[in-house]
Amino acid sequence: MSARRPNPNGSEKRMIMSEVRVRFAPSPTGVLHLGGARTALFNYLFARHTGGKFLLRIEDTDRERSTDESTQAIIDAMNWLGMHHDEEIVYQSKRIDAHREALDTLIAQKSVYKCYCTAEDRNKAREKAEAEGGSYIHRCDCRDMETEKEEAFVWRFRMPKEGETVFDDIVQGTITTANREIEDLVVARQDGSPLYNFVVVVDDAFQRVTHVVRGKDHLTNTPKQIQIYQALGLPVPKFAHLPLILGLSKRLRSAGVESYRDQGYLASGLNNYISRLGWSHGDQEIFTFAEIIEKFDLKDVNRSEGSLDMQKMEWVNQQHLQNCDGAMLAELVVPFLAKEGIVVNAADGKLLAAVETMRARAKTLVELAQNMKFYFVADDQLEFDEKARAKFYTETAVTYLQEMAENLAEVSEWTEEAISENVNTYIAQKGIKLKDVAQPSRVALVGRAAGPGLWETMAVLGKESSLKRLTQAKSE
RNA sequence: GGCCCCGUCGUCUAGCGGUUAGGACACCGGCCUUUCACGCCGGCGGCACGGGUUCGAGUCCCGUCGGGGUCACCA
Repeated sequence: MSARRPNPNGSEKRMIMSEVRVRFAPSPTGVLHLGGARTALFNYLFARHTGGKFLLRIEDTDRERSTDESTQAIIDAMNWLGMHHDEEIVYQSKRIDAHREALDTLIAQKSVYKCYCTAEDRNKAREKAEAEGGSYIHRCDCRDMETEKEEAFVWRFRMPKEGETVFDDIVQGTITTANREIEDLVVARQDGSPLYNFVVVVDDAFQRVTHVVRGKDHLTNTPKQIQIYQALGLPVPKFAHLPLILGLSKRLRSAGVESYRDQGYLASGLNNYISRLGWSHGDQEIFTFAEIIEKFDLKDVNRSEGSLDMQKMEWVNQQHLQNCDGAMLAELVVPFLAKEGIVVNAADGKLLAAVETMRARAKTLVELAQNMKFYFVADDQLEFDEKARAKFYTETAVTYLQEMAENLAEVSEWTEEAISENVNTYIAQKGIKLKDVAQPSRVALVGRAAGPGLWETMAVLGKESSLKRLTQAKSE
């Protein structure tokens, strides 16, 4: 068995001739985690890049584990990330008639047979096979039985016993499987309720999916599905199996996309980061969503699996924070400010200005909101970093701050230039350095020893607040 | 265990027979500077191992080791 890259010419020609149709097919049994989001994203990118359609199918046939809340959570997460699907959502649970019909076709042409083996039979056979050091593949006499029995049964698919099943995976290369390695899988239960490898074929064909883009954990299902396509006389789509994301800690694994949203990640940052896990475009690291769509191609997807690096994810997000439009960023940070107890209007001029002074200092919207809080709290409610206050509120420093405030009160036009000029005049007269007043001022204005430049801080804060905060500084 | 896939700095990756093996995050220095960031400059650090093929191998072949996936009347 070998895996070589297929000659790309053949597949690209076909793509031009027929519209690309891809689908994301989650089962609604939980949140959309990063792995699922990436699978959805690669499908979406491929569809948009090629001008094709991005379909959504909810695989909710496992009624015990599927919930409507989960379906909604997945759709919400995708919307937030900007992955909007085309056409109507297909709910697998509503297609039982079509599944039944396909099963009837298989029964009629004897592509399936009734298997009466019980769970005990199979376990016994498996144990025996394992004891002999071999692998277990279900084989039994039911396949060739002439007469029917009045016993419980399942429908098994009649796999070819010889030959091999071959397909050219767009990312994994040519995959060849000996047919003797593929078991006669159960296609439906006695009551006709179909099983995964069968419905997925029927539904993908129904949605006229041209490219099945999914996680590599489905790789071994593919030859089984190809056999079913052929038995049903359906066109076999192209396959692209994406490398999995490794090294997800339990916490990271279970975290849904919305938890990253709540942690202050930007949708564009998250998309950028997860797209670069397994895909690259030369040395470029930062992409807008439009750029990823423009540059993404399945043939540039790696075969090797990668793992999450939260520090790099933060850095990528920070880059997007820097590049984000100001008005947009202001709007995005409003809910995070609200969590800090600050209520502001997104169009507030002060908010816009404040965002500009702080954006380079935050990796997430949560950080941005926390760092910006000081601009909006009441002057006498400002929270202080006690260590910073103890360090910089010396007796002389506090005196300087009083004098600075008195001088600044004279400034009529409250701009960065005027503020700067006024303070510089003061320190020149006083024969001191900016250093002597800078940190004490910052602590008085911001509450911490870190923050934007003094002039911009005061300009954004406004004259009244600035003077109040400088004046209220007291040594201890 | 059978079958399949993968293996370039700690991490994400570029590389597609001839490169001083490039970039990014992180880390360590330095610069900038009113602090913290941003930014800029520099440093550390990698082709898993062993055989072949070839004038020449990170690139091709085989093996070993390591990692992952899959072996349901789940999806």
